[in-house]
Amino acid sequence: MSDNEQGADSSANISSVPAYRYNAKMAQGIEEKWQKTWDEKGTFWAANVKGDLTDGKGRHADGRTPYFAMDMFPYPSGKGLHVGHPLGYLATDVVSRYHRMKGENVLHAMGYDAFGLPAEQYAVQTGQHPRVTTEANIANMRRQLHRMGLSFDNRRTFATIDPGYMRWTQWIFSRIYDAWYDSDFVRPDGGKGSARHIDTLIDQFRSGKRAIPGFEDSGKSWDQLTEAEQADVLNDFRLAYISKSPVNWCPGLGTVLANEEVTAEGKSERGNFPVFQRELRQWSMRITAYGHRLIEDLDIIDWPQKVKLMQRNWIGESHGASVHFKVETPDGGQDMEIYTTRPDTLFGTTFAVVSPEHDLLQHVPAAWPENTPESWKGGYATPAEGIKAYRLAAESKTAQDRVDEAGEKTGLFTGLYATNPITGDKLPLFTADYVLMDYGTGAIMAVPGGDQRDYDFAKKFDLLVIYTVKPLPDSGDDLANYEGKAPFVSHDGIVINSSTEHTQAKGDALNLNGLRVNDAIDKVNQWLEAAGVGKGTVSYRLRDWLFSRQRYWGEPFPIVYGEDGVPHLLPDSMLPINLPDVPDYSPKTFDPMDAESNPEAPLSRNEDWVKVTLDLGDGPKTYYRDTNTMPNWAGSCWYYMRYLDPNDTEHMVDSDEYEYWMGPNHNKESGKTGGVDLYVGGVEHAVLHLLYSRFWHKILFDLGYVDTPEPFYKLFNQGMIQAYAYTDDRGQYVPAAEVEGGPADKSGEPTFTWHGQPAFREFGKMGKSLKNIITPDDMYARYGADTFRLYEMSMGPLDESRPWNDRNVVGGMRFLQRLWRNVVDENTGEVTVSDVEPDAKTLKLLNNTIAAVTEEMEHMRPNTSIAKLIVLNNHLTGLKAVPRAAVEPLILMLSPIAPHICEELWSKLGHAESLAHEPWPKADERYVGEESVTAVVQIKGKVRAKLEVSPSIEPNELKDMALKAVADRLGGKEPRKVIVKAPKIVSIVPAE
RNA sequence: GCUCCCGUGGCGGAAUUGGUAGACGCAGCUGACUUAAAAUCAGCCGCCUUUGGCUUGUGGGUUCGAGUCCCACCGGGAGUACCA
Repeated sequence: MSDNEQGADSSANISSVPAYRYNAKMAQGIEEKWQKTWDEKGTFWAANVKGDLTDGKGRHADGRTPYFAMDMFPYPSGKGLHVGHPLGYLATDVVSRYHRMKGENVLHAMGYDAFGLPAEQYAVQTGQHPRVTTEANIANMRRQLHRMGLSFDNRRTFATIDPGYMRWTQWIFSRIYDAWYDSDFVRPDGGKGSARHIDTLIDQFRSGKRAIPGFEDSGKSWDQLTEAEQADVLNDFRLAYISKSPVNWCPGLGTVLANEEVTAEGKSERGNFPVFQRELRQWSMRITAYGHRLIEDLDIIDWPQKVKLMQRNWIGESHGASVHFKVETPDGGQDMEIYTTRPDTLFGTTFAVVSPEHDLLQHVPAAWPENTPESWKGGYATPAEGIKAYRLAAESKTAQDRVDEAGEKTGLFTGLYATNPITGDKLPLFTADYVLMDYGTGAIMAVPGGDQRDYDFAKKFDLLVIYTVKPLPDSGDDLANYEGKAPFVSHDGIVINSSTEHTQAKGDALNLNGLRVNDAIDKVNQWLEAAGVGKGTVSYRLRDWLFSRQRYWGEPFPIVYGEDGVPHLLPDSMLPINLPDVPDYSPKTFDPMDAESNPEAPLSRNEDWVKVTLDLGDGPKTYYRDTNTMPNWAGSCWYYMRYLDPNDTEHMVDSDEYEYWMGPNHNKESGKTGGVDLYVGGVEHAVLHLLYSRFWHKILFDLGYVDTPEPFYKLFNQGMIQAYAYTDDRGQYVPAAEVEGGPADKSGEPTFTWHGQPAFREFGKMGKSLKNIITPDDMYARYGADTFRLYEMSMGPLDESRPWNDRNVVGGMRFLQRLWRNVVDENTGEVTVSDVEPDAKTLKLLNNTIAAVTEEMEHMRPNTSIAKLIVLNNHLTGLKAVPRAAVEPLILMLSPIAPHICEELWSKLGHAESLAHEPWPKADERYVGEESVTAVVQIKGKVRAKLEVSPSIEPNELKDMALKAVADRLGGKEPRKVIVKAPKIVSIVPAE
C-alpha cells in the first residue's frame, strides 16, 4: 500500500497546509483502510476450543486465557446513534484491545435486541413490516459502529429475531415450563432448593410422597385424575405458568406489563399510560422462588454497590413472623393470619387491620355491635354496606392517589373482633387501604406505639396506644419524648410492658421485658411456634414476572391448547415457532382510561395459523396456538451465551465452549464464580434485564445446562453523556449548533445568542426535540473516528455523567497530529524517527509512563492514561530526534484508544503485522522511579521549604537537612515533635 | 419522608493507604515564525491587599498534617415509597 493514497490532500496543494498533515480527511482514509484490513484478515476473530469457529484466520485458543468483554446489546431504533450512545461500546473496545495485547484470547462481539416495542412502534409509524424496518435499522447501526473501529468478532453477530436464535429462546422457555421449584432439594453445590424437571414432581405425586393439592381428601391417585385436573395441579408448580392473579393491564398500550415495567406512579414505563389491576389469564414466571438466591448470590459477583442495593430493595426480603388471630364471626369464627416484622411488639397490639380486598370481610355481622363509636361507622347503617362502599372507593383510587394521600389515614370498623393469641385481648378489627392485599397476608396487627402508620390511624380513630419498647438507657433518649406525640419505631431499644403475667393467655408464660428487640423477636417466635399460633417467616416484595404480551413483534410461545383448553408444550423438533403474516400487526389499543377493555393479541388475527392439526403423540388432533408473544426481555435474557457458539444447531451453547469462556475456572479475575468477565451497560437495567437474566441463568444452572450460578461476574455502569440545549425567549428550542457564545454578563454568567437573538442555555439529555444532537457521523466527518474515540475516553471517569462539549474535541485532534509529526514529516511523508538510544531522561519518562498507563488500563481509567501519554508525546516533541525505542511503546499504548492512526504509524515504522496482538509494553524496572524527589518541609502543616533529595535518603539525614533549611523559623529552639516520612515529608511541630 | 451517590479554577477534570491541591485538555494571555492570518513552536495561566496571606459547597471536629476520616447543615442527582 502506498503512503500517497491516503496521505495526499488535494486541497493542501492549493493552500499552504502541508501535504501529509494528519487531518479529518487523512484520518478518514486511514481508518477505512484499516477497518477493511481487519475485516479481511479476521484480526479480531476469537478462537473457540472446538466447532466451526476454529478456522484458519482466528488464532487458535491453545491454552490462552480467555477474556469475555460484553456490552448490553442495543435496540436497533430508527433514530440511529448519537454520540452519547457508544460510550460504553468504546470502553469495552479499549478494554478488549488491551487484553488482546496482554496475550489473552478476547471474545468481543455485538448482537441486536430486535424484538419489542421500540422496533414495533417504529414499524407502525412508517407503515412497514417490523422485520423490514428492524433489519434496515440494524444495518444502519452496524455501519455506524463499524466506522468507529470497534474490534468485534463479526462472525458471532446475531439478532434476537433470527429464527436460529429464536428457536433457542423458545427452547429455554420449554425447559422453564417443564420445571418446578423443589425447595427441599439439596443442590450439588450444597445449597437448598432447586429447579427440577416436572417429571420429578409427578413421581412424588404418584408415589404419594407428596399430597396432590386440592385432591388430598379425594382418595384419588395421580393417574386417576383427568388430564385437565393434572394440568391444573402442575400449573401451580411450573416455573412458567398461567397466572390466575391480578395483572397489570395497560389499555393505552393494549398489553399487559410486568411489575418492573410499571412506574411508582402506576403508569407504564413506556408511554406513561395508566395501568389497571385486572384478573386476566396470562403467562407468568415464578421468579419469587428465587428471591433469596438472587439476593444471596449478589455477594459473589463484582457489581456496583448501587445496582446490588437496587436489586436487594426490589426483591425486598424481610424477616418476620406470621401469627394466627382468631376472629369471632357470626358464622362461628374465622382464622386470620397476619404478617409482622416485629413480633416482639405483640403486647403493644391494640387493634388489627385487613386490606379492603380481604376474604374476612365476607363474614361481617349484620349490624354494628353495641357501643360502636360513630366515627368508626363512617356514617353507614351496617358493616356490610360500609365495607362495600369503602372497597369501591379504594379500588377507584389510582396508585398516584395513594401516593398523594400517604399519611392521611382512612378506614372503617368491620364490626368484628380478633383475639390476640398472647394476651387474649379482644381487638377491634378495621379495614383500611394502607394495608395492601398483595404484601404479606393482607392483614396486620396494629401497634400504634411502634409504627408510624398504625399511630396515625390510632390517633384518627381514638384507639389505645401502648409502648412496648423504650430507648436504650445510654442513648440520651427517653420514652417521655414520644408519649402522646409519636411512636417509637427503632430496633435499638429495650422491651417493656411485655409479659403474660397479667394476661389471660393460654400456653406457657412469656416475659420479654428487659430484652433487646432482636433477642425478643427470637424468643417470641419460639413461643409462637411452641403454642402453634405462628412462626418465623420470610416475606418478599418481589412479585412473579408477568411474561406474556399482546404484541405482534415478539417470540411466539411453543404452546398449543386442545379443544378442552388444556395446554400442551410443543416438542423441540417443532421449534422454532415462527411469526405468521397477519393482516395487521399493530397492537389493538384502547382509551387509556378504559379499564374494562380486554387485550386482543394481533396473532389471533390469523386463524389459519392459530388453528392447527398436530400429532403430539396420540394421533392428529386440532389445537389452538397461544396468541401471546414473549416480552422483549426474553431474547436478552440469555444472548451472552450465544456469542460463545453462535451457529450451534444442536445446543443452546456447547458445554466445552461454555466451560472455556465462562466456566468456573476460566479466568482468575472472575474467581470461581465464572460468568462474563466484563459487562458494560446503563444503570437503567438494574432491576429489569439484569434481574431477569440472573433468574433464567439460575434455572439453567439448576437444570444442569450451565455450571456457573451467575451470568455476569463484573458489571460496570457507564455514565451518560449529557448536552446543552438552547431556547429562544419564547421557550422554543433552537439548533444548538447555531448558537454563539457571548461575553459574561454582570453576574459572571455566560450569555448566548442565536442569529442575533438572545438564547438561554439548559442542561440535560441529547435529543432530536432538543435540537442538540451530535452523531458519530458528524464526528467522523469533522475529525475522524480516532479523535472521536479519544475525546469520549478523555472526558472523565467512565462511570460518571458529564456534558458533551464540542469545543474540547480539538484537543484530542491536536494530540494525534503531534504524534503523527513525531513519526512522519508533514511535507514529504517520510518517516523521521531515529534509531539512536533514548537519553536518560526520556528512558525514565518512558518507563514511568508504561508503568502508570498499565496500572490505569487495569482499572479502566482511559482518561488518566491519555493524560500520561500526552505528557510522553509532548516530551518527544521537544527532542531533536524522536527515538524509535520511545515512540513505538507510545504507539502501542495509545492503540486501544486510537487504533487506526496507531496501526498506520506502526506499519510506517516497518512492521508487517497488525499491532492488535503485539505484546503490551513492559516497563524496565531499572528506569522506573525518579532520580530525585522533592521533599517538603512543613511547620504546623504549612510548606516552609522544599529540598531535592534522593528517593532512598535515610530518614535521619532528611531530618537534619530539613531542620537546617528552616532553622531561622525555629528561632534556635528545639522542636516539640518532628515527623519524617522519607523521602517526601518532614513535618515539624515547633516549641511553644 | 427514607436510602444511596456527588459538590475541586472561566470550563471538562487530576490528586495510592490522610502527605507539595489544580496533572492533562479546552478557553484566555505573551512571544517566535509570517506581509498578514491560520497552523505550528516556546512560555504564562486558582484568588487577594504578593518578603505574605487565602483556597477543594458551608460550619465544626480528629490529626504533626484533611479534597480524602467523623458530625451537622446547604446544594445537585439517583433509587424507592402506606412493604406491616
